[in-house]
Amino acid sequence: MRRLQREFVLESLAEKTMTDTVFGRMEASVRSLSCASQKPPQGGALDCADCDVRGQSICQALDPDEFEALEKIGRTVSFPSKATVFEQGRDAVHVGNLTSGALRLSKLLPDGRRQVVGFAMPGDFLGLALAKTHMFTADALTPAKICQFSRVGFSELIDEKPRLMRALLEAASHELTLAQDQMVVLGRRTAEEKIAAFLIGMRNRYARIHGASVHVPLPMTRLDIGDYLGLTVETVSRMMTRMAREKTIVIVPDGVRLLDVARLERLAEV
Amino acid sequence: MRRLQREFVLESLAEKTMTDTVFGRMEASVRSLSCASQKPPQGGALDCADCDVRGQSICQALDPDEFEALEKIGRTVSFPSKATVFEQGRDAVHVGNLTSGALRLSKLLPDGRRQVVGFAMPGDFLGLALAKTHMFTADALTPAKICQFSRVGFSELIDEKPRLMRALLEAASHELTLAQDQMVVLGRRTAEEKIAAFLIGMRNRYARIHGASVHVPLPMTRLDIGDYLGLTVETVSRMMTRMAREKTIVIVPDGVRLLDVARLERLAEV
DNA sequence: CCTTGTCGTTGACAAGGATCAAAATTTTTG
DNA sequence: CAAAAATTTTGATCCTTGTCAACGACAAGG
Repeated sequence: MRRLQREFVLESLAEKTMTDTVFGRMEASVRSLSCASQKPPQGGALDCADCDVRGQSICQALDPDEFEALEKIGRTVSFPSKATVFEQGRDAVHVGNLTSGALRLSKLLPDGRRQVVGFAMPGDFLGLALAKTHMFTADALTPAKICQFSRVGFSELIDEKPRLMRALLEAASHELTLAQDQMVVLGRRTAEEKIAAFLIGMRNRYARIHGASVHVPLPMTRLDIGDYLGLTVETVSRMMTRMAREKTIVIVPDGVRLLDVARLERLAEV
Repeated sequence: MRRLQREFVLESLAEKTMTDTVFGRMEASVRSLSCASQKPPQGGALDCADCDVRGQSICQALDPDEFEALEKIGRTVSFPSKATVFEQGRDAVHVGNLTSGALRLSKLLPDGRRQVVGFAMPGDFLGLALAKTHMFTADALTPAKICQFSRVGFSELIDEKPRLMRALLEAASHELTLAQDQMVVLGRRTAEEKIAAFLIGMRNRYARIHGASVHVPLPMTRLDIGDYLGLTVETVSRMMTRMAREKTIVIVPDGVRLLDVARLERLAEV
């Protein structure tokens, strides 16, 4: 059982306590992030007309009236790669929609072990539970844009806009189903099957956004994949190398190319 | 990797295909169940006045008007122990509220491996996703009573009763949070920690119903616990025996008694 | 350009939990 | 109440995956 040094974890937490998270408090975060990264987060009024994920997000189900109400309370925010969008245990000031980029959603155990509970992709809603505190940490894997709303404002809005609430319920249901599928992967699958399920899952998610392709970009590291699948980096690396040797995939700079999709699907089979 | 014999699985599926599931079709199920068990399922009009779980279920959030509408479309159904309430892949005809007893919710892989995704307790809502087909199988661990509604009827009702939809959204959010916690358990915890987390989790769930107690009934088998935690029966048995030997718990006929709650909570620590 | 840090890969070895086998115990059923 | 079936427990052994260590590739930054 590999665990991060307790010392490191405490240090890390202390550091985080001093710099407010970006999603939590705009003002503070602009400061804390702008010095640490190439691209400071920027806010701006919504321009839903040229939103890339209108078709995939909860917005798709809204009528013009509701859409306008939503547009009024929202603003777009950008985060550089590696920025923390919000943090487990903090007050949830905002909810929002990821419009571009990718996020890693993870839970940290007190001794440093980490479980990645998901990866957010464009169109995904952040803060579905509408909980007062964040149940996990969200970090940007790539530069990311979020269409952001005040949690309380949004929570009040859905009580007046049934279709919006319905869209949120559908989204939560969908997430719950995905979470249960992931339980099967974590509890009852071998390392090889886990990797196959992950790659097929990523391919399917990209398919909804860009259309089907054997090229699967992987913005996350091997460590992230391991923490998502309940494996170590080494096992992830070994399995992917083996799949490449067996001509099931090709490893390319930014991800993988799937050569034998049928074999992967058989391994990942529900 | 232990897998059930393919032969057995197919046989089992064939058998299931012939006898309709209880939740799916009342008429058929009364037949198929009454011959296999001591207590045939019975239907009846709702009497919410003496419902045991009014305080815990989604009903708690309703105003009188909504409550009446719900009472009108519902009926109670009883299932004997071991009965299948509904089955993965089948059409979801009903949704409902478990009012007494306990259910095992599980997903089956094609080769016979099984993952238990949860245990339903009194007050839990069944069919949160409102999906057209069931994503998992629900089996009664004890005689169970369900307050049942037509899925389509219920789905239409929530569009007219915002508070009911809100209650459902809260329930779905809560389930999603639990599912993510379980991902951490499955992905990043040792066998001993898994058992501790399970026992503390069960204690907490009973606490919401009956009040805090060190006596934790376990209506499920060791196999069920193993399939919930991603372990084998043998490991579950060994770990529980070890905990008993170390005076952390006492194994009693219908469950366990927690002796060293502090130690268990430390092991299960988030 | 060199240093530093991160990430991915590979090898040797260890261990936690799985598997196989069988006995003990409890529950169900005729 | 006895027989049969299911469940739980225990022991011996195996193997998949984790752990530890080291190296190479690459990017960021001084």
